[in-house]
Amino acid sequence: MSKKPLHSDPPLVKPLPVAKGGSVAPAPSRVRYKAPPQPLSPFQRESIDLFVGAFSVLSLPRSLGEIYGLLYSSEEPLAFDDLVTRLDLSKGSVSEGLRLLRSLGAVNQVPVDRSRKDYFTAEISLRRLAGGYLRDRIEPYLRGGESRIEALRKVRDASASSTTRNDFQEKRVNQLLSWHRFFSKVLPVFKALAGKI
Amino acid sequence: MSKKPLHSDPPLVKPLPVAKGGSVAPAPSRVRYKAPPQPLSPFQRESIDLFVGAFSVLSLPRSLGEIYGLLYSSEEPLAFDDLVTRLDLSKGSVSEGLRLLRSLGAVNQVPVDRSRKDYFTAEISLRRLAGGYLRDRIEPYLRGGESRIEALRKVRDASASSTTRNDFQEKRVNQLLSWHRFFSKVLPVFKALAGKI
DNA sequence: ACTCTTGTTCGATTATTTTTGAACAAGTCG
DNA sequence: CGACTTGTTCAAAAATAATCGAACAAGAGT
Repeated sequence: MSKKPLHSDPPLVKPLPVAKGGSVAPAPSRVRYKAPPQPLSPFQRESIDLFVGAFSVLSLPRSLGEIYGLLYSSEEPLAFDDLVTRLDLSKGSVSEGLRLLRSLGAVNQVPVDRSRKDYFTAEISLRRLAGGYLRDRIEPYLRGGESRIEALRKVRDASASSTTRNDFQEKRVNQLLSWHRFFSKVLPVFKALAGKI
Repeated sequence: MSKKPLHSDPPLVKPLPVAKGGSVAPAPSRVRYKAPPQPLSPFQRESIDLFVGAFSVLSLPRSLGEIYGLLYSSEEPLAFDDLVTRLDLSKGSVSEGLRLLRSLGAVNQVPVDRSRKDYFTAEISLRRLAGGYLRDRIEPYLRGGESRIEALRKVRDASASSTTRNDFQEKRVNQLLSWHRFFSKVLPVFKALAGKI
């Protein structure tokens, strides 16, 4: 790692951390998201709001909802830089956010002629959206589940003196297996249904 | 009462509640810090582990998974105090955790004769478990969804000069409504299926 | 080669969530 | 009534997650 300070001095005193939007914030009377320095249409604002809420139901961070919401409500693909400036997010956040959204299959990168920037659109196929979420967030745990349940079966208290307890534990293990089968069956069905939308 | 000896000299007069048939918990000669009292059987430990993981998939905190996991793997109802001592959680955490689990329908309070303590068991009906989670965490957002989408429709850019954009926005709103209908239909189906387990 | 543009990485900072602990309420029992 | 038991509340601490932002990397154009 070659150290090569280009247009920056050695560790300098941290400049006063200007609070984002500190200088200008003609905040509208009802602000439900951070004050945007760039104009967003009411439709976009409302969309962002909606998706921030939807994402938070899934415990996904606000910035993801903002990015997805803006893309969803924008007809044309947006450049990386558009997201940074219009959502007033840092480049780092947008970069990370897009990476996650792409891995979830919720955002697509599209080529735009005569530009070397990255452009993005929102995925709007429910099958892909739901499928991506399930694939990345739920199924990995489900796949590991079977072996975890087997591990549990192995540590049953098998002492001969407590047949009752052993029965109880056996029952629990079997119930877990039954639950596991249930989810393993239902998830594909859910995905198939989502494909019909 | 005095449950957490912070390397002082606590006269341990009172014997810990003996875990039923559990291995003897030999108090370390000198407890330094965060020494978990371990009256937990391997089966219980493994169960707790499993549910901590499952809960974390749903972004529910570890303490909830611990409480549920211990109850799930315990044949007899456990008293509030059992949870505190055996999981080495604070009373506050257990109190809050039980409140949430009960509101989710994942834990039941059961009366035990000749005791004025509260006793708890794990709910093991998948219908009630899943139903409670959906009812408390998902459905509230879904119910609010319709009006949010209507709000979005209201702020469509209706300027006559941009019919194209208006069409686009209209399409998005309709898609959201379609998604909303989908989830509104599928959730009950899911619950019904869970009832068959 | 140099410079500018564009986006990524990752340590530091900030925000949010979770857990603790001690005060407190509401009994219970002698 | 006290003294004790049992559990709740909530401010504060601790832990965790999200966000920022400066340095960096990869290319494109000159």
